[in-house]
Amino acid sequence: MNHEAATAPTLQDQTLSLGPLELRLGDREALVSGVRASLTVREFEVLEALTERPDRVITREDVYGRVWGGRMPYRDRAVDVHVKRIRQKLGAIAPNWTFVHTHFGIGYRLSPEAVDEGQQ
Amino acid sequence: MNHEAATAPTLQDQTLSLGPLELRLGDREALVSGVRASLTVREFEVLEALTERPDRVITREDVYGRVWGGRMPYRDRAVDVHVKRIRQKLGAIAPNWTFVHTHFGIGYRLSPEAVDEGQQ
DNA sequence: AACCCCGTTAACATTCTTTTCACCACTGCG
DNA sequence: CGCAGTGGTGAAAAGAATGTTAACGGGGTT
Repeated sequence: MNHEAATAPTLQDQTLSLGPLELRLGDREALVSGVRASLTVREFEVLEALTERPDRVITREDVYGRVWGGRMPYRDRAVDVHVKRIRQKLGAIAPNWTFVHTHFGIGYRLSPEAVDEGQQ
Repeated sequence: MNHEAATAPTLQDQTLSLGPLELRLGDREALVSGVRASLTVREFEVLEALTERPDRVITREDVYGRVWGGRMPYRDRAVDVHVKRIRQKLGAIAPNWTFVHTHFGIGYRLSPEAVDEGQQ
């Protein structure tokens, strides 16, 4: 006998998958290839913001607005620094994948791409 | 995470299509046959300016005014240089298409044209 | 208090973009 | 044909944006 009906997926349990990347929105956990990436809260939020439109460019201002709220102060580097750490942590788990792409002068784009191994 | 602006109706997603060319105005991204052309911001803006009246000639002065604002300095080559790189990038993706046409002494005209393969 | 974690900030390094210049090819005309 | 103006192109110089590291400081914990 099973009681599956009792465990209907609530929004909190929602997970989002993009290639080897998996975001558990409810408990703010990110997994890469099933491995915990141990992102901090801010890091997770930035990554989640990029998730709004996967494979599309999201401006720095947009990320800032979604995570911190309000306008991004002139020359603020908070977004960059967090992106750097996100890349670092995800990259440590999946070295031949690239997740966050820079769009110079605009912002970032999240789309997991396998790196060609021929160049290692 | 701040969700105040989360689901704002981003009509920035507006895209413009001309033959195999697709401009995502909001993201400032240009695609050719679905492939990202990775134009820089200026390059995109110049291309966008030519888009104002597709298939019609647009003067250099006009392009300059729309992208840089103000009058074009005497003998300024900025527009030309950017057109050159636009052609280069678009051409790399779709070798048998021509997008930007020169009108001597006047300016440029944007209209994607397939090149007859028989002449190669 | 001492410690640790995290977010922020500042400073410097690096990479990418834009501008500028020089040289040459091409056009149109006398 | 030769001249003058215009556009194509490559590359250096100048300028901006992003990458990266480390220090600082607030909170919470021991």
